[in-house]
Amino acid sequence: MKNVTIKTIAELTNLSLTTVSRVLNGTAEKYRISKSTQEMVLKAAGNLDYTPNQAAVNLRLKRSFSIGLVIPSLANPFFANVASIVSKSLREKGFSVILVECDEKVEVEVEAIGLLRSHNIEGVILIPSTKESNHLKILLNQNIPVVCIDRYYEDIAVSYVATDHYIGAFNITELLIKAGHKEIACLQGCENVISNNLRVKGYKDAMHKYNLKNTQVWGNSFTTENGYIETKLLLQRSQKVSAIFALSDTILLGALKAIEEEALRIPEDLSVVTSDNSPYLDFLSTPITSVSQPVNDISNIAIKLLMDKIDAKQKGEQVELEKVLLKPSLINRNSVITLH
Amino acid sequence: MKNVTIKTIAELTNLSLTTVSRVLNGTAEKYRISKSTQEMVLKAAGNLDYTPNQAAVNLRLKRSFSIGLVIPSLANPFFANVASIVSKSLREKGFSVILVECDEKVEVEVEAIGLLRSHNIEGVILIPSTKESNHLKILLNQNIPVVCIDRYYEDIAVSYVATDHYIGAFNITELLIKAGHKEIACLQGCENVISNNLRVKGYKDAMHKYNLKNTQVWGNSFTTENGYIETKLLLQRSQKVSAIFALSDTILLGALKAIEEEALRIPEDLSVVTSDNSPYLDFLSTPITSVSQPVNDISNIAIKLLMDKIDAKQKGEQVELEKVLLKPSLINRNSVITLH
DNA sequence: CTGAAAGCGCTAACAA
DNA sequence: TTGTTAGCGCTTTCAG
Repeated sequence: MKNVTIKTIAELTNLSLTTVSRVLNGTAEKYRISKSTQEMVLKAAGNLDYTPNQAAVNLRLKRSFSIGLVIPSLANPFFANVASIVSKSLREKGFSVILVECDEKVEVEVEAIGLLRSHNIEGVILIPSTKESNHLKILLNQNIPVVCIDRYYEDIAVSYVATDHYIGAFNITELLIKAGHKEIACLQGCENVISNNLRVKGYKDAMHKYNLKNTQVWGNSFTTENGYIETKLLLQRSQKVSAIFALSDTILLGALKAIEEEALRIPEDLSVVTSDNSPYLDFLSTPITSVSQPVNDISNIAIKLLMDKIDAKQKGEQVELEKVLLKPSLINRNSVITLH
Repeated sequence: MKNVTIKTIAELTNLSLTTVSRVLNGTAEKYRISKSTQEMVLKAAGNLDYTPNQAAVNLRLKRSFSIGLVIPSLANPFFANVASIVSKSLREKGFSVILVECDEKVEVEVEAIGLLRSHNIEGVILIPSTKESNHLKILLNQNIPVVCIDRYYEDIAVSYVATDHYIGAFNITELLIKAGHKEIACLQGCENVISNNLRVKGYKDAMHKYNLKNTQVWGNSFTTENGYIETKLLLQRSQKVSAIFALSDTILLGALKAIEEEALRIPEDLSVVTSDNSPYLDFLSTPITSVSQPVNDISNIAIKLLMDKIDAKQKGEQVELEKVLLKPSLINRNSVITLH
């Protein structure tokens, strides 16, 4: 079965390529092509299951109607959620989505940007896997719109939409302190990542504000293993903590396992708070108090910014750099005990 | 800043398009192009941040090195997991991934297939959103490889890799029955979906095997709301059940909420089992016994089948229809009480 | 209202 | 060892 192109249809209908093309891409009215001709073409196209060859269109028009979606990993429910909202929205707007998962690896992200440039993508939605920003400069030079989500750069002119990680961490730490906690451990994820570092800073600043010198930050990865190991070690040290702040829900699950193994009760023996507000937090043996990010807003604003940039580029206009920080909220679930 | 093409580089280096092209796509050795020439080209390409235009390559070679990934929704952790494994593996094999989320809607899936054909994709990994299979026939006619995951068709020659949903449901229901349960409710998801229907059948067949006439299947969607509402209603009926089988973890979370609101204890007042074995099941107030699907195996086998098909197509060979069913396992977590 | 022809960027015969 | 040229499928002047 041969490939069906406008040529096939032109031959079949005894029309020129031009006319067929015009009917098939909706400019028939503009060129005042007769109804009968239009019907002929449309019928033939329908019978033959014709689809325009995007490669050819892309080459000719220098538009791909494709957007690159670059994320660390879909295994992380927060990112998967963002990806879900973003990809649906882009589809509705007529864009295809080319997905690349970087697995938190710089090299892969660099490669991904190259791949996407090869595909002539018209824009990129990026959740960075790295602090490194050099590979993005090429996109900026080529004037390809980029919007970062959740994680971002301060050293380079890339727009972003993110939660104010700092204030979320600050607030939840303050909540612990106000409940009387003084020995609070922070279980962090990957240190190369701005969202992590801002949260750590929020934690530390809150501690300092109340003159609590004993800040302790443990761990190095957004994984359940990391949460488990660090908590295990933490609970076996002579110096005890009264509260734990997990910087992600994956870390939290590991921590919970260790806490259970040590037969400690939450919150009676240990208070615990976390960061991603996954839906299941409500149903844990003790529901866990959490920072909550406005995923929907973040995703939708990012899409809007990207679309604006693409439109502006079409019109030859210039767009400003946009930096959007959204306030997280605190979901209180009583995994924190008041000491006094 | 103008577009960099092989022409730019040819002019800059005073070489022909052909030579530049050969160096840049790795056939330099084959044509015995001198080292010095190669270096010149590579250097120029590097300086100019050259990337090959995939649209042109695609058009010329009639190969896109792109695979369509069509799934109901990334918001479902099971699908997100599959998508994650699949997309990483495809990237490593040199394929780009075009992602379409169908939101369990037939129309979107039909559109998606058209879109992917437009992009000249070389294969499709599909988790169907519908029983309808007509739109896939076009792909089959065009000899485009398709592999279904998790859900599949019996009425059409499309290869698939899935868990044996029937046996998983049968076994976990039998486990309940052997523990003495006679009134077991099944909370189902979307009725258009084979995985759901096979699970329901597994449940019913197990009930019948033990002469339990009172099969009851409630609900109609893989959502937490559905789980909540149906459980709420279930618990308020005069006729009591002693066990609930949730056909997904989203449904489970809703059920747990309702159960908690009614102040029932698991498993003392009510036994509960579920289907997706999400990582957090271990940490719920009562850890919940679950069927577990071999996500990694499913995804990797599907990729292997797809790659085989693509290779075979390149070589002009024919490939057989493959139907792979993997056995699920049972993860026992003591959310089931033994009645006697 | 319809058509002819050029060209987007790349590769592969065919030549040299 | 390198170059010339045709053509992939489509859109868009320009020309009727």
